Amino acid sequence: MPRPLVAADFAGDSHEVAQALIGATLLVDGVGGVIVETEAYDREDPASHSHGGPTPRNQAMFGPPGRAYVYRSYGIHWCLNFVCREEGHGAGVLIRALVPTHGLDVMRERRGLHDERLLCAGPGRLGQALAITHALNGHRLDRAPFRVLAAEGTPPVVRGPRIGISKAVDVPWRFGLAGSKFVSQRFR
DNA sequence: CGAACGATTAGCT
DNA sequence: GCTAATCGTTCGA
Repeated sequence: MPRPLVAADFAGDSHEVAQALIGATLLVDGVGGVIVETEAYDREDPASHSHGGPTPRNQAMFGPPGRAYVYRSYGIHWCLNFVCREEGHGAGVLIRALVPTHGLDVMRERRGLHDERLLCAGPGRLGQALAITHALNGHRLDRAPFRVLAAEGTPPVVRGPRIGISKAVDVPWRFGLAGSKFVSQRFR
């Protein structure tokens, strides 16, 4: 039986948590799948929303670990992060892709397409498939509607530079499940 | 108060 | 590969 993750599982550095989350299962209202791609962000990281200190938007990043930080991307997409490290620090892990395993029909309807590979391949697509919205910002990850289950075993993890940022472009803080075809982009 | 800019994606060339 | 879509956040004047 997979173990539900609790706040203590998110107390580490964001890059450690990001790596440990590969292979974990994420469900929102029973819909979701296996995490295959994450990115780590930190207060000391120019690419992070938390870099400049707390603001109205990023306040959840400075809250307790083990909660959600949801932000709107490009005025269009909702993206989901898991807050980590300790309260007040401003670290988080962006959930970038899943293998869809639960609620395929619901996700197909929300996304308006049939191709399983593109249901949750990218933070915006994942947000749409799981119906992530601002209403979940700051919400605990060990309570409904969230369910996060630890990876079983030690899945093979690959890493590389993060995607879509203009600062700290070379830091290898993007993590993926080796060989997965459900990531948003191939790892080099 | 104005303006630039995204932790993106879909659709077209 | 290139770009429009779309709007809240952030920062400078």
